[in-house]
Amino acid sequence: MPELPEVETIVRALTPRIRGRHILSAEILHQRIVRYSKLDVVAGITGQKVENVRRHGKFILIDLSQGLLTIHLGMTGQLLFNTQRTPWTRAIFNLDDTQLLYDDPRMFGSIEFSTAEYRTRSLGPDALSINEDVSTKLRKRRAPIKSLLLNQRIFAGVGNIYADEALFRAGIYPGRRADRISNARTARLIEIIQEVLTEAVDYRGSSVSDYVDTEGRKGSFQNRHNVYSRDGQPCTTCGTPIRKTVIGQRGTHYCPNCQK
DNA sequence: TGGAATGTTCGGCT
DNA sequence: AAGCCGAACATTCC
Repeated sequence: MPELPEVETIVRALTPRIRGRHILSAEILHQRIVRYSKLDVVAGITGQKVENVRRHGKFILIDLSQGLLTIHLGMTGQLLFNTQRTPWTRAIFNLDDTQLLYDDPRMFGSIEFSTAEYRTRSLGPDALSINEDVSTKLRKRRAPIKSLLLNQRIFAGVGNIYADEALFRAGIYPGRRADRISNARTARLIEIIQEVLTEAVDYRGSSVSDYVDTEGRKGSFQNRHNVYSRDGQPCTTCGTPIRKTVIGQRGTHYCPNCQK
């Protein structure tokens, strides 16, 4: 569910409500959610003060007075303030005056405590701060361009929705080998990716199935999608029906006329 | 009922 | 050795 724009929206909502507050207590309701944490999460964060909230790609980084809480929402993770516990609540954080719940039915998400930043070390630069270097890197690869946009080691933050939307705007067929796209077009794609992500942040992300922010509010960028989840519907540019196929094991939406 | 779902990681092959 | 691909993870929803 959450890609860069959705995670950014959550971080912006989270920051003013938890920065400067203390984590009085915490509870992990399902051990799977802390499977990557080398240190005990509850022991690590209890009593700590929240110094800052950041984001790298799709990871939420919460700096504590001592250590770091790293949260990834996976496919179905949600952080919610002051809501009722559900059967899918996996963690509870009690702060000075608020309660934050982590809900995640599918449990692809994760919560980790560490003394230093290590989880995001293998990620490439955040998608909102990329440049020509990334373009150069992409042009050496033979994989389909879409697969590379989803590869968080090259740059981090783009998921299935924004990969499809960016490739549509760039007029590039998602299955095209990266090394067969011209230098100019690859450079333009990098710019377009950042434009799409920035616009999506402005619209508070895309709520395709069940994405909501920390207050339960939906985003509205889904109303501006050109291709994602629009298979069979006319292309906004040429009217040709949008097609859906599978590329790199992921559902992929594109206009067969506009994207070559 | 089977298939697909907005993500990441791991193992195997080239 | 690096890159590419498919499988696996767990659950809900259509």
